[in-house]
Amino acid sequence: MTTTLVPVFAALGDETRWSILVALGEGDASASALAVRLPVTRQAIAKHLAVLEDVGLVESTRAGRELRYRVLGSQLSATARSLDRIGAEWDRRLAAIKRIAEAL
Amino acid sequence: MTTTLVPVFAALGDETRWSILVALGEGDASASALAVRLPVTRQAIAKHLAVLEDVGLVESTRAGRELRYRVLGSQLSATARSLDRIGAEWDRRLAAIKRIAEAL
DNA sequence: GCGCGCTGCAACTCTATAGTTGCATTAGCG
DNA sequence: CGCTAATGCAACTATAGAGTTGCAGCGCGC
Repeated sequence: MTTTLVPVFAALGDETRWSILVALGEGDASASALAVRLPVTRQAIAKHLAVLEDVGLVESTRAGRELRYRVLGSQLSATARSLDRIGAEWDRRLAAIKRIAEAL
Repeated sequence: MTTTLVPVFAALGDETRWSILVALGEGDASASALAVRLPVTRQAIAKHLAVLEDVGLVESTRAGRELRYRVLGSQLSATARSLDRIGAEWDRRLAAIKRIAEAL
């Protein structure tokens, strides 16, 4: 589960990929179905989905000739928890440094 | 405070920028000071710091001729909360869709 | 079986940006 | 005042990746 965070954020740092995630948040869909709703070609969407699947944000299921993708909200939440812990740790540590500095 | 999330993630999606954030998490520092610890030039670091400051992840304070940067853990935590809410919402909605489908 | 719709692969363009070098500027300090 | 150490600005290179077009392969339904 120690998914390195940076690639996940790199994946999340693209507007088109967010559009895809948001669309999947309203229901599972295939790359072709998404291409109807979004202003990019199916192939572009397929590449984005591959990236998202690589970092574990979506999951695919084969249904005959079509590949349906599902967004994994739990993974997003897990990433969020990691982020929160890191941010809190920074604040904690810097506050400690500040206290020490003021004690001089 | 409705900082658009995507640019923040784009900023977090770079290894060098994470190195900078982690270094700042151990104590405030200037671009020159960071350049000593990291394997890139000061100018590269300065650009990264500008990006991070743009999205609100760090803050700078002038102290004479030097610019000290401080990481803002609270902003990271705020971003984390947004992420968590979005992920939870997706899971909630998709579960509802699944229940409806099973009821047929 | 045949055509249609969906996916997969490959090559290509183009833009954004990470990183560099070089120089100008300015603020402390002896 | 001059030296040094810090930031700021500009031009440049190079690579990653977002997007495209074109075509091949394959499962479904008539």
